[in-house]
Amino acid sequence: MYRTHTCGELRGTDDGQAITLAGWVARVRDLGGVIFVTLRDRYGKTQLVFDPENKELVEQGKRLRAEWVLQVNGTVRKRPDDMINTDMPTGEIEVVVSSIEKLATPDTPPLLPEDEFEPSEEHRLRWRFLDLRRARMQRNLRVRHELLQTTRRYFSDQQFMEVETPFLTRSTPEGARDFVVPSRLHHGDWYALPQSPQTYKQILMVAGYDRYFQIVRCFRDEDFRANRQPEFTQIDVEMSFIHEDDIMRVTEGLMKQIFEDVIKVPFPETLPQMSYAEAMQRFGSDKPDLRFGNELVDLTDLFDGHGFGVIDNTVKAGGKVIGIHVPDQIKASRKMVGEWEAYVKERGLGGLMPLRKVDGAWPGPLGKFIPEPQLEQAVKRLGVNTDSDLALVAVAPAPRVHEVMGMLRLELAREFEWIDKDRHELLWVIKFPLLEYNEEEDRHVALHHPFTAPDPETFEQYKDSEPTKILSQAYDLVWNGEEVAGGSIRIHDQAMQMKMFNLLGMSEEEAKNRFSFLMEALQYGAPPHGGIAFGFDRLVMLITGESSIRDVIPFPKTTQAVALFEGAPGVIDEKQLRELGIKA
RNA sequence: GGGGCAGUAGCUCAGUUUGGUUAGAGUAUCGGCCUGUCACGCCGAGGGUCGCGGGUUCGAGUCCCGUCUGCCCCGCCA
Repeated sequence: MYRTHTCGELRGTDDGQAITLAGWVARVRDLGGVIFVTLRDRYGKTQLVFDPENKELVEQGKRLRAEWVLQVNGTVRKRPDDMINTDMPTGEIEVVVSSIEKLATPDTPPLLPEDEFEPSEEHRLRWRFLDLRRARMQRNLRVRHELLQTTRRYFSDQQFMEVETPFLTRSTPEGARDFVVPSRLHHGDWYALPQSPQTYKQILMVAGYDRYFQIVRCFRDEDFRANRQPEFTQIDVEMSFIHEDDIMRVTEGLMKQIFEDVIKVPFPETLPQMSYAEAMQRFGSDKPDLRFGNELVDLTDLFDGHGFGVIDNTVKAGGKVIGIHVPDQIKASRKMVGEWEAYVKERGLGGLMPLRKVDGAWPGPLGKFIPEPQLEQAVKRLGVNTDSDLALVAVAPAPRVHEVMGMLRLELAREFEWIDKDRHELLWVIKFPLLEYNEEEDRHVALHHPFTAPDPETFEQYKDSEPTKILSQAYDLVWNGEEVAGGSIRIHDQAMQMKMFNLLGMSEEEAKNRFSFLMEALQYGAPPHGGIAFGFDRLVMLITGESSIRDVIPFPKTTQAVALFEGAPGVIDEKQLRELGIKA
């Protein structure tokens, strides 16, 4: 037996026990006579003491270095009362060393897990196995593990079956760019890695597995961000014979488990719901952060038609005037306002106007053109206290003006710390549009995905006139301004699915060709069904309070999709290329 | 595809605004002292392709051009 205990479990009640520990040297404190060594494994840290009387052992202790791997025999000793370290779970005791075995004596490591400095991200990824020794990463992966277990237990208890779907599949049009894998047996043909198991789970519904879930890797070859990786994990869920509220109830049940078991915070009985249109109007986002107010306020009716050229012209072309309340910043400098203006300009707005009352007057262009009664009404609507507060106003085409002012709202919240980090605000966003117009491709594309069921009423009303006004039976779960899950009721009728493909500009032949397997399945007894998928990494990120999903993924890629530790992507042999028919 | 920030000792960072002596600090490493520390302390030493390439200049870590890498944002991501 290598060890009798871990480095995290010995307590005062173990006083006097002969034990064996194994682990990494965290720190050595050599006081000349007595030597203290902190030994670490993933369960915790334990202090070792080298008795100054034992000269030979002390000589060994002096030579120990950080991150050496040791097996230690010794005796547990309760520390004197004034030596107890209350910051350590094992702080009541120490282990008096009788002998040590060096299991590994590495060179000075390029990254010290106990270091007080945060190494650069690049360095951490290059030396990931050392980075993963750090307490923060060990905690993050532990939370990830707990969430995996909670999820499996929850769905299994609710009669869901976990079913695995293929990674080597076929490329489908629509959506993100696929990662592809060349076929050796069929030169010129390619597999694609799934962007999600979407079609498979629908086919499982047709096959009668009416409650399915899977914790599954998904692959998308797009540009990456702090919370986007080329491969990521989803909790994928699908159910038959259900309506939207059935899925929502199951989803809320999982969130309740997570809150109670993992975060240890009570979960609300029911979650609020907000339409997409309302979310865009009030927050300029389909994932509003409800932890603070400062909502967008429409001032179009007050400011239009007073001879202010930019406003009048933009409104005539369908634009809106949107204001946001910035408390206690009436004295915001020209420089600060300039930075906020630059922020919105970078995102496509023409400018940003401060609205404030100084010494009874209204400086700036708004004061020049807009009559006082309208200005007074505007500040009242915004909730501005004219003695102390400021508002920022933009006029631009909708919905861009809402989106950008929504981004500004979040930026201001960061700058002025409007967000209470202990608050948790969850809500459902519902009634999404089914389609949006894509200028680049000059056609309509699905906002969610092409299998999302339309809302029957708006579908009939607008399918031939204004398809972007059709609503869908889709829903997103938003937590503190992050989309953590999204799903929809699916189309289960083949004819309806074909209509949908037509709206997306696909011919019947094309649709049958590209989605033959799904179209076929829908023909042979598809039950009404729908589902949802959680962004698992993002969920872990929110639970751990990290700001990047890289910190909750053991071996992530950089923003250039490079694995710095393993060195991927990399070249492959000529021989492999020839076998795959990529090179003659 | 576009924009921003960063790259200086093994690591974390000053120094770049205004070009000018031998490029500094903390930590790690090595040596010495130290019997109750827990980020132990004290003394000393070694350690540099200032990311890379080119240019301007009497002189470049510092200015200019290009390039690579990492991070952040916009677009993109059904």
